[in-house]
Amino acid sequence: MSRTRAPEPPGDPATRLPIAGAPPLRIHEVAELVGLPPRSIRYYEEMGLLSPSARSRGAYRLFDQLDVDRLRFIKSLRDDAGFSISEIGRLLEDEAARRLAREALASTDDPAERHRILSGRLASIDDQLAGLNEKLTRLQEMVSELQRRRRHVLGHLAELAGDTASAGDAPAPAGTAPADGRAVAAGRSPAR
Amino acid sequence: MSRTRAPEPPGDPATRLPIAGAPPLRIHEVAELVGLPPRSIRYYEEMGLLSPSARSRGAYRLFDQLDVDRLRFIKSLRDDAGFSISEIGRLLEDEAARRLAREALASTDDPAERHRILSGRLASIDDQLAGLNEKLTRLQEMVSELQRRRRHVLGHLAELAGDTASAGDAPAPAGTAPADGRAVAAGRSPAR
DNA sequence: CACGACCTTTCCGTTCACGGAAAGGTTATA
DNA sequence: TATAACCTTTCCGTGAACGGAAAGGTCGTG
Repeated sequence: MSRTRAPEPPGDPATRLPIAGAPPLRIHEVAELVGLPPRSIRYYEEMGLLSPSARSRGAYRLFDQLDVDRLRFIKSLRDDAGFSISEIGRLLEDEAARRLAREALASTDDPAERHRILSGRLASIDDQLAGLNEKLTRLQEMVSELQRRRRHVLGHLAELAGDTASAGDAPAPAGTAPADGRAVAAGRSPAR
Repeated sequence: MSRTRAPEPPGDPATRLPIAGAPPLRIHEVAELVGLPPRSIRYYEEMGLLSPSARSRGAYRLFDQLDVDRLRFIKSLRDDAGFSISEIGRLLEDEAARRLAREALASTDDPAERHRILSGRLASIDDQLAGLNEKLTRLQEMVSELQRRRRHVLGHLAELAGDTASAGDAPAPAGTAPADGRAVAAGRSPAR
């Protein structure tokens, strides 16, 4: 086949894990690492979700661990929370504002100023919380409902299984069911 | 200006609330009711998310309470859970399958058949749960993180407020936190 | 019955979030 | 140095989820 670029210097089993030194990754490598197509990563950069990363002499994008983390975060927000790219952009902007506030806070002793900064932060956090909590509540309702149905179905199945008296089909409990609904059941579903 | 169609028969204050009789609504009315543009409603119908509703003699779409509920559900899935229209379509199809299964179940006594039906239901429910739980977990993590930050900021603010004496940096245990994280905080911050 | 407000379908346009090809440059390895 | 495998930007295409105009039909009210 084809090994992805440098197959590690043979004879140097010590320098392997991306430790503090942080060997910069190229776009295909991060792509595979976080599970995003390179195209999307470029697109996110274009949309301002990623800092211009670093560039090699030959203009190759180079990614470090923080970029990877950021990309994982972005992917999670997109896939799991269902945020649009622009929404994610706003969240990340706020994240940046947070850092700025942190610095600003560290650089002043004026109580009024400090209060202004902190109040801004609080308002922003409350904004985000309000939005997220709505989503969260809806999802929780849906999950609860589904769990209710699941228990219902399981109840019927159990009833069926324990019903070996009449027609002798002994259907065997398709179960190995993990118990109640907490672990929520997973498995199934081929892919995504 | 212009009242929306029939301004209610004046002299009939009894027949107002949409009771059991269910006066059918036109598309603009449901649209306003559920907060969706008429265009989207037509689109959802086109995509098969809505049963062809009912039609007036003049081919006007007529919606009843169930349609309204269904549309609210769709909107919630789209806005709150971030599902795509096709995903919502699948969820609703499953909802339909559920009804069918319910009927099928009621119409047979064959244990094998009943087991088959119930197993199918269980698998489908587990599928949906798996997807939802991923989203849910992510959202919960995000909310927790935000709540943590909120407490942090509140701690700083309290510290600032109680600091009317010296210019010292007295760290203060930031412990004025509103207990755990359950109440989540919602309405805007006081100072702004 | 005429009017205005609403409705219908059809079709073309738009934004988002990429996919993919083209034309060319860069990098590590043989 | 030559080659394969990556990379770059640019641009055009695409499916989803509608927006909006056009051309015409249908309500309820005056």
